[in-house]
Amino acid sequence: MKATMLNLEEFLPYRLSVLSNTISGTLAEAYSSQHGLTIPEWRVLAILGRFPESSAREVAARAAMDKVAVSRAVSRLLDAGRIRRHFADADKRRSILELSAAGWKIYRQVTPVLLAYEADLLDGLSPAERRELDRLLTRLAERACLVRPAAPSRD
Amino acid sequence: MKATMLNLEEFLPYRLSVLSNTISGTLAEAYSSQHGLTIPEWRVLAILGRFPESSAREVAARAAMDKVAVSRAVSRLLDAGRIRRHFADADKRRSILELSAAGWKIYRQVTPVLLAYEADLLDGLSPAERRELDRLLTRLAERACLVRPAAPSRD
DNA sequence: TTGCATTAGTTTCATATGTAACTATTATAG
DNA sequence: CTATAATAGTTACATATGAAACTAATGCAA
Repeated sequence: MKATMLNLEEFLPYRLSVLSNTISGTLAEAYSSQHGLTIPEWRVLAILGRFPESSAREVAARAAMDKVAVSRAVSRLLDAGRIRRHFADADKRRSILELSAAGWKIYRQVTPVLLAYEADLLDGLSPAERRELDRLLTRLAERACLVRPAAPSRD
Repeated sequence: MKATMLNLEEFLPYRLSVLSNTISGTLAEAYSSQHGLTIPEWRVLAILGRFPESSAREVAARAAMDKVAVSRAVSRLLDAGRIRRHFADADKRRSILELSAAGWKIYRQVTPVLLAYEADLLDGLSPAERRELDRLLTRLAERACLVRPAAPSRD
């Protein structure tokens, strides 16, 4: 029996991975080389810019990050004075995080660069194509969360 | 002046990253938990299944992997007896890699699971939508390789 | 030849990451 | 009230990763 061939270059998960890594790598320059932020640090910062006063748990949920990654990013951002933290009176476990002045400054510098890059990427697509892309990605994301892989074949 | 807001949940690079990570994580179960392969190891194996006799450099190019990652994956696959290696007579630097019987067995077990998962993902799309997705990803990938980010604004 | 640049691949080192165990606090069953 | 479970967050450990230095082999100019 002939083995099923896998053409990586046509394989959707692989294409998505390469595309995503290329884009993320390019974007990382905007905050990594310019401000010395890691990707998790930038994500926490971005979430706090959009949703101030979030707890670490909320940041993790919104950024699709692991709570450990958030914890580490938060502690580095605190050390660097880019965010502030206090704890909720009603529940002393719950942290309340927000950007400091320095954090907001980075946020204001980085955000437009990222949005401009996204705009450049989408520049090659017509408005209809952009809507279609949005739709297709949404559909794939829904299915990706539902679909489980089959058990491996017992050869 | 109002700060530009970044909505992560609508931001294309972020959506691609989450989607790709979700899919890759799900797929990884097929080779990670079942066969103890890391993602780089699986990628090397997949490339060698498709393009036997590749050198490490060729694997790296085809899999969009770093040569260090390939080197490490190769040495683990060798240790586990999943690939074989010899060196070219004409150029003793150049490695020539191929799957062993054990490697082929894993390849034959894993590949159908991955393809079935991809088919499940695409199952929600009509043939026309699949073609459109293919087109859009190709266009984005082209642009992603060309577009460079702008210099950060000097606030 | 010989010397220098290039290439393929490996190793080292510092850092990043994931899993699981841990602490502290709050919620809840009895 | 306890005692137990659950939750927010941190820490420790083992492993993974990336950048740069390194080794070995080849190409190439003079």
